[in-house]
Amino acid sequence: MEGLQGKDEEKHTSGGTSSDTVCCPECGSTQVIEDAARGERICAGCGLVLSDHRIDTGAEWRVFSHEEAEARSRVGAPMRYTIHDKGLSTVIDWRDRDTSGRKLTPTRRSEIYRLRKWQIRSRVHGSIDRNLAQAMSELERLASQLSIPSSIRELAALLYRKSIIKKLVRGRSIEAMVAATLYAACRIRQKPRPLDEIADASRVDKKKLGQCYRLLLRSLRIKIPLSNPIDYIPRFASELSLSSPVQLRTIEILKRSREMGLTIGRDPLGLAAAAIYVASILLDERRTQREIAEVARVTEVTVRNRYKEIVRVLNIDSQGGFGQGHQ
DNA sequence: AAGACGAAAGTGGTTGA
DNA sequence: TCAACAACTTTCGTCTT
Repeated sequence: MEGLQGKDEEKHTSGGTSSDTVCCPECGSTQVIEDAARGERICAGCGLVLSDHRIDTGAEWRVFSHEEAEARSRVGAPMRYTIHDKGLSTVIDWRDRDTSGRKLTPTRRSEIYRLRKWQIRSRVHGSIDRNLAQAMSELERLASQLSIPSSIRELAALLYRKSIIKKLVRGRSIEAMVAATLYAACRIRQKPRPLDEIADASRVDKKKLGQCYRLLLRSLRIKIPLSNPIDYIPRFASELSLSSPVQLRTIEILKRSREMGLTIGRDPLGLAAAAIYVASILLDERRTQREIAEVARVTEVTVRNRYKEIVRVLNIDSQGGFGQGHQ
């Protein structure tokens, strides 16, 4: 059981990050040819086989429509990281009937009863599994409360598995670690949520959450770039029910702000909020500083400060245009 | 009266000795 | 490990719409 888990993690580590920048030990070339048919990777420089027996995870047939893709799916349920046993274990039904629906004989029945008991024990009693089972239900709760899509949940679950293997959870609360992985997953997928929002939804305080998050980045060696204010815009705009022109203008403002060096060292949330504020005024869909500050989870003061800087540096006048040119 | 503005003091995190 | 520091928050009084 333990062995299997380890292997799976490895396989998926390289999958998402595309960190395949191997160089050939013979000639140092970084050009690699993938020979999917043979399952080999070959150096383009000298022809050395770098690795073989790769598993082709793709389909071995082509499909031409969605229905066809559905129909040709491989057997079984998809493997999922949010289920603590990855959805792969066999479940013994609680009904005392066999596959054809007949009632079981008393001896057979007690046998099944025993099997069922041991199955449950073995599933939930390993310390890792028990932890995971608890963590996954917490993850599910947290994610659905924040309405985070399942693809991000899966990523969070994967991160959590890794952190268990690295023994990061020991001595820390499961909740805090789960929240941290979820926060990280959101940022990796460029759908960042404010730290406060996740802290509020879980019972973890912001400080602990931040600590766990940083630990996660350090020990799992993941690099997550600073969150981009633009990533917040669609969500904030919809919460403020602002039209899409306002969103576009906001993004434009943010891009220009970045060019002008306004963004360095600044809280992305504050920037996003201020840019929305400016755009909402320019396009006559005014929202108050308070409203915007609330959805962005910063204070009005911060919105004001960023707003003043944006207006000053980008030469925006009250007429609605950008003052092009002279700075 | 609500919103916007600005000053001043407080807070938590980062940096460099 | 500690102090300095920048960014942000809290609080509050004043001005504007």
